[in-house]
Amino acid sequence: MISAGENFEPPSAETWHIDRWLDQRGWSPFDFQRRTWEAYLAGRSGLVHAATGTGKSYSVWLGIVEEGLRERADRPADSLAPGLSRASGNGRKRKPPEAEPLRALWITPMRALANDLVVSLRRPIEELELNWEIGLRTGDASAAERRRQRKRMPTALVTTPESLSLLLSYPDAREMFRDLRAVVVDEWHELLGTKRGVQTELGLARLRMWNPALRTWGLSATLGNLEEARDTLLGVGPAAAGGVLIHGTTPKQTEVVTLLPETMERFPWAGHLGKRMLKQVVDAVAAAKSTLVFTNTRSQAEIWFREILHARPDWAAEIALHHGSLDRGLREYVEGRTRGGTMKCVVCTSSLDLGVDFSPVDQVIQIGSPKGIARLLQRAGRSGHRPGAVSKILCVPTHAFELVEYAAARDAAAARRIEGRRPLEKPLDLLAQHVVTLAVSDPVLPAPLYDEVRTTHAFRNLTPDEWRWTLDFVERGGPALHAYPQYSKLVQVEGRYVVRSPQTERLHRMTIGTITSDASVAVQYVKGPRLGTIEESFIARLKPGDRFVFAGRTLEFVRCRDLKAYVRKSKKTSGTVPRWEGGRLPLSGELSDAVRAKLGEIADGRFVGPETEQARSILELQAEWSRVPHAGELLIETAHVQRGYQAFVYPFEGYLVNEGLATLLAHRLAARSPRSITITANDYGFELLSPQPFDLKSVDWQALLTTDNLLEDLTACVNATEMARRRFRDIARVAGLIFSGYPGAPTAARQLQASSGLIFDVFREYDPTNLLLDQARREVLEQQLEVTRLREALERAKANHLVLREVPRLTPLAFPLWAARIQKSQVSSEQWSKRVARMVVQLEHAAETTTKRRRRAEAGGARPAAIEIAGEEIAVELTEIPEVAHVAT
DNA sequence: GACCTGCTGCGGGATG
Repeated sequence: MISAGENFEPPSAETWHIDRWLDQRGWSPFDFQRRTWEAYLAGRSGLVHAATGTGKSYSVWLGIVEEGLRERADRPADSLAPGLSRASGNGRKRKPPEAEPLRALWITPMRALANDLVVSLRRPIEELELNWEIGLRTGDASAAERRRQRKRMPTALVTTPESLSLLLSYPDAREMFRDLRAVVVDEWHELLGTKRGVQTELGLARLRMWNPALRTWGLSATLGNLEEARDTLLGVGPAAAGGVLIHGTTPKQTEVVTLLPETMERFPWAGHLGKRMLKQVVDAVAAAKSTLVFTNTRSQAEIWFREILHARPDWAAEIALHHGSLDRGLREYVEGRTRGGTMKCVVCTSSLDLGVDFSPVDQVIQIGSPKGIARLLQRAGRSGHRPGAVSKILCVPTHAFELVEYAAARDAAAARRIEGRRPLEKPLDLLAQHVVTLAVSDPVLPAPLYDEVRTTHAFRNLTPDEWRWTLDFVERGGPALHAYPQYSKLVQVEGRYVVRSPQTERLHRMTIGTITSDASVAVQYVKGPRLGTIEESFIARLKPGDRFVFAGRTLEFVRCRDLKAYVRKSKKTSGTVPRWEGGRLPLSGELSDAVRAKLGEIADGRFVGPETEQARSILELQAEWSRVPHAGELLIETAHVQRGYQAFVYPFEGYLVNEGLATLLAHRLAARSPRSITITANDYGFELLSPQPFDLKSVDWQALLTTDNLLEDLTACVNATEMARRRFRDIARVAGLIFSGYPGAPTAARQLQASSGLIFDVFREYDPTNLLLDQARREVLEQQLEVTRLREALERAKANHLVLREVPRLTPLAFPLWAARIQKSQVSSEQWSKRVARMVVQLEHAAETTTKRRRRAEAGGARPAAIEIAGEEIAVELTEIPEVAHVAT
């Protein structure tokens, strides 16, 4: 419904051209579509929220078209293009009327969506014979298209946030957008909470300054904070007044079904691959006409693709793989065939969460943790992708506790507890970029621009000091870098900022945007096409002749040259699967809440639904050996093992917050008495491991979990680690401090890292008040440590009843943490030499015991797994529980 | 008994 207090006069009946057109086609629009175009015609801005596949785009578009129709109706039938006088037509052949000027701008987060939109927006235009042109402007646009657009813009332009910024950097930008009346931001929920979203906000602020009556419309999927989403999009200027929120009529029906393991006897307690479920998944794929199999990581997608193909070689021609590291050509081929309905099965990552319209898909499978409610619903929505149809998702657990997660996720989805996305505040790196972008187009007067950027939600609280700092930064690179001309982008001429040189201008256009990516190496056949990209660190470990699995094929590594890894096809089918160091998506706050609630139910003896019933044996084991935490309880398990003392804490707060809590506790413990603590975290909890006993009673834990001095302590943690330095690399790129190379010839990643590290150090030493350093720390706190959620977790811990259990062996909840300790990070206040000395002793001890163990293993024991310590592959025998892994050389 | 972890997205001149 339209939010309270929004009353406007509907337009008069006789001008409803669109209605008549729709009637002729027998298409009756949804109520929300009609309300949207009414609001549009009444001059409003707003946000439309509806399920995918219900025609959100049309809801605004029809309003825009209707407006065009009315204008045409108001004009004399033979109206001429502006500038063409009637008299000039005497005796001479009359020119056809010019197309309308640029009226509508359509911003989408993805090129693929942009391409689709152009096609779908054209339909009513052609049928109504409007003299409108629909254009496309993304990085894919040809040179000819760009030239044509510079001469004259189409009536509606579909573009991306980055391309909008680029358009704003051209000298004739103002002219281009002079007649703009509407901006539509598609999939706004995808942009919100990212720097791309802020880039969009800044672009909109500029467009509104030129056209104060500009209407802004956002289109969004379900989101926990729709009002905030609307307000962020509309900004805080006069344009924001009277913004409406329009909801789609019926919420999408979604069914969450779990594929239960046939037996729980040997079902894993930890892990994430879920290969044990292969047979059941293959059966499910066989039973449906077409299936999307979603995985959580790229390597997992590669593995599942290989396994399914192994199981069903007859599917070779109709099963495909899709993830972000595959070459675009391969991906587009897969997308095209999926859309055409000739694919039996596509194994993919989030790369297919969004984008191409896949109405032919009739089954969606999710392998592993759903991580969030919105994400689960989004993926489910790829099936039943029609208005009114039920979406169904088949969930495949990869370890026992995921059964609890699915049950919890279903509860939360039924209660419509959907995650929100918090808008970003004041990313100054992006502001610096934007100021240069505008100055490249036209000399900038500081005072009006300050007012302009403060109409955005992101910079509404920008202080005069911060603004001055930003200008100084783009003018001289700040106090530390003023001696180096490459950091000076703008110069002042008569109070206006202008770009320093044509070269600066060219380089700046190449750095527009906020997406930064890690160094990767292209994978390419010796003779043949590119397959995609792999991380340098993986390639560096390969020797010529080594086999690895990528893009669903087994490849043999030939050589590496110019950041390209050349490969040839291998006849063998086995090989290692690359790992990519991507982002870690933690369990969302909403799903965490739901999991805690579910465990509370179980602790009360209620096993509701098939999943918890299935997981009953392991949950009862947890209860017997330790405890299943009730609602309002925080469980802490302690143990004494050969290598030291362990404490397992289970806040169920998602990986990032759990890791933050672990870091904080380790820091506070180390402040009490110097010691070295190894921390390990997962989505459920964390482990602290120390060579000395913790000896903590309930009150001591309470004291450790206090919110007092939280920011000071966390900041100390951030400073003690590499976190801020790593974060700074991306900031430096966005702010234009680092040039990442000309197209086609990327600067080697290591150089990029070195120079951003160098700048980081220079700032710290000579310009410690540099606001970008501050931003790096803030981003670590807000995005990496999720400080808001972390504080809430501590507050909950304070209110909770702490349950301490001394456990004799690893419990089902502790086991995954123990297994994950491979990825460990250390916080230490102890002297480095002491730590090394102790490590040596431990290694010697471990090496000694392992020889014996290995012999036993060879006589029929478990196969050793491999881990990497300090760049060396070391075999680890994992048969002994509860003691930690023993290192073998 | 348990173990190969970690997403996505964009963009980058100018003539005859």
